[in-house]
Amino acid sequence: MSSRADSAAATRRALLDAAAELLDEGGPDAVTLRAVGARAGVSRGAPYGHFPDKEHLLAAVAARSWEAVGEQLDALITDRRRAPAERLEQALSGLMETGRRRPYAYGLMFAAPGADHPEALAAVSRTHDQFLAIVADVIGDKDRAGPIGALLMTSVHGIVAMENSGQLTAEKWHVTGDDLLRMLIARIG
Amino acid sequence: MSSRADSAAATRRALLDAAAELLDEGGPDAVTLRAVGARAGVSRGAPYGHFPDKEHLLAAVAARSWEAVGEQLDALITDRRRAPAERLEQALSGLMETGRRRPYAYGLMFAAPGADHPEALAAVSRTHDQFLAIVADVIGDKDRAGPIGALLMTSVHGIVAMENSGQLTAEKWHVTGDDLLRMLIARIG
DNA sequence: GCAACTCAGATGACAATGTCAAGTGAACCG
DNA sequence: CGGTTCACTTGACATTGTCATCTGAGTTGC
Repeated sequence: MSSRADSAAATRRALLDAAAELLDEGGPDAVTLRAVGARAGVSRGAPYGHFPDKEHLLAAVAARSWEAVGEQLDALITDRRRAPAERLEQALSGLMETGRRRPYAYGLMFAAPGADHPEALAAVSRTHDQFLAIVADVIGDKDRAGPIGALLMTSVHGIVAMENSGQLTAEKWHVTGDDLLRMLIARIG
Repeated sequence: MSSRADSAAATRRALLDAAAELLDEGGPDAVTLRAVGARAGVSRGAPYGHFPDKEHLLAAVAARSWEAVGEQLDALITDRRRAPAERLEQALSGLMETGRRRPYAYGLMFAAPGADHPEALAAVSRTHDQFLAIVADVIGDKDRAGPIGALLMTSVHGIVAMENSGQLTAEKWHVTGDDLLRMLIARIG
């Protein structure tokens, strides 16, 4: 049952869970190695048995968040009941919802993953590929999927980012993030 | 000459300059109150005579950066030689260039300025208004300036943000940030 | 022109944090 | 069962933000 390897794997998972929870609850400043260890039921130095440093722990959290988005996209891709255009719309609004529900984790996902975080880079790349597949399914032209997908992804990210930073207020711009997403799809999708 | 008030104002300016330089050169981690003080020629505790805490110092740097962008926009607005559409294009590409030249300061500008940073909030609001004026000058319809402006601003921000985080690569998306800006203007401007 | 005052800045100190070296005890292996 | 490995703990240290206290030069009133 409690083999040493299993226990270590459970600890690693608990550390990632604890870090993600602390991030969601209190923002980046709340993610302290001591707090992470405490919530995971281990000591402050335990993370160093699983990650080289704090940055790598956070990169793993970011990778996990990307993979969660990737699973959402997978569910959309394999759901053949929906029309391609509807899948694309759901993919975009799903990303927006993630950004709203977990703003700090979202910020971490779109932070720069250094070259020494191959795990995070791979997770980002995989999910981007899934998104590109959804885009390509909507527009027949394969060559245009990349640029169109990039325009959609960057624009939606900009909407979410400015929403989360409080710089996209209805008073100033007379529009909501959801309105912008609709405008975007109408003009580009 | 060296009255006490002038000296204090010079110190405050030197602190802001030092913080901005350190940010540009070494990223957020390099902006240490001790380093800021050293570069400004004062001691580590000197910033507390001008700012309540480090966060307010950074907010002041962000406000300054927004004001620099605002001056660019002002120059565009008062330059009556250019057509309105060209002014809008220059405004957007100017923002992109700022994001590329000073990625860390750009990130700070689009970070969340808490409600206890009225100086930064005002600077953001002023510059956004200037941008909206440029947009309104292009499209006659006054009611649509807000939404269209928001779509342009958020989208360009998303492009710059993903460029700076290394997630907008030509290999993956077969497009560059400049291409995306052109696509955006063609479809929305 | 001088004494009292004000205030920008310097300095000492402290708590929190990331990080590492050394230690420990239980799982593992022969 | 005895030695070994390894995940984890603990003690320690450098760095950093922050504050209380101190100091000296600029300022003010006479």
